[in-house]
Amino acid sequence: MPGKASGAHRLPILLLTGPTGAGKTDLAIQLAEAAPVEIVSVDSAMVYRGLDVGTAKPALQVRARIPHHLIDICDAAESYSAGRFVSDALETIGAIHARGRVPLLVGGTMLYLRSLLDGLADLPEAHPELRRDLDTRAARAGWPALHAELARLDPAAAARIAPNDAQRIQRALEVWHATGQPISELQRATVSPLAPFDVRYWMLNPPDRAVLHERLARRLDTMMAGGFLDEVRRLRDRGDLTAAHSSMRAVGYRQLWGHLEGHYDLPEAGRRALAATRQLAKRQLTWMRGETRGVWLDPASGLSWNRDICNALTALGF
RNA sequence: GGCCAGGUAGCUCAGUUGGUAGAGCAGCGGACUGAAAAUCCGCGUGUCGGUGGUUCGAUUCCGCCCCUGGCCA
Repeated sequence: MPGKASGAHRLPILLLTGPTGAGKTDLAIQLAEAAPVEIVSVDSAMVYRGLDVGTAKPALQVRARIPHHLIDICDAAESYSAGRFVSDALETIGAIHARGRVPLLVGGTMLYLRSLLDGLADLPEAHPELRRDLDTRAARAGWPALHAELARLDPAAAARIAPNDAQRIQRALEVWHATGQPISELQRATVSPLAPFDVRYWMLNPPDRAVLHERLARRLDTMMAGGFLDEVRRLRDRGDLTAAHSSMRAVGYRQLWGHLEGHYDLPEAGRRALAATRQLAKRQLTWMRGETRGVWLDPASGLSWNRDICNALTALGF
């Protein structure tokens, strides 16, 4: 890490990302034991209360000792979003700095991280009624028909969205109907909300994909032994959640939910959950490969990483 | 030991009336602006179990052998 010369006048922010199962949480906790940092979770599933085992959420005892933010901040029936994350994260970062400490952002939800790093355009939030109408129409006519409609209203957006990409077609039409403006116009250049800070960014990943896959398999076994199925059953027994809720579409939850619905047996659910986890890791890595600001970090060098950061923070006066 | 059914991609299987083969899943690559652990796009060479034979040519037909499952001893 560079010394005070380059960044002394700007407050530091540490970013640690990596594919699921790479060991981000453990590494962050180790650092937090030794340095004046507070952890800010960058995770679209850990925000939900009641999703514990399947999200590999840090234990309550750990969280009692080391401050963690943006975990358990909403109900599983709610739908969190990238927009809420950016404002929540900026507010949290400000509060940590005000305490004279350093924010350590940890997590693998790459859209959230990217939104924070590059900024989010000023777009309207989700509009449940519009989405319901669009879903109804899509069920009748099919998404390609709505894509064709989008091509008339906002050709630029339609050109960038595949005819079967339900989620993006819906969003583009939603924005059109909510604002009367094409999303392609509104998604103009944005300013990085992190520009005022001295951002240090690492991407944790074992160099060998097979090593990661092995870790994911063992981690799922641990989750299953740790009551993952009971956790999903408990959420399902609430009665107000469905397979369509964002929280229940998370990796593992979706597959165990399908088993509880009787669609397949438990071993099959496990196989599907593991495959979905690997696919998630792969998608996260696609984001990271395109990221020029981050530095790759091998889990094997976690110890020296930890020491380097402690030294650097001391040099900065923390 | 005998009879029957199988042995084709990492897995489950289809197929070739003889001209060296293709689906689903997995895997791999990519996209990504308020659901993102989401959503979507692209990628299919594998001694067609082994070995002899017939044939211009065998994964396909025939013989023998090996393996798996079932039935009979």
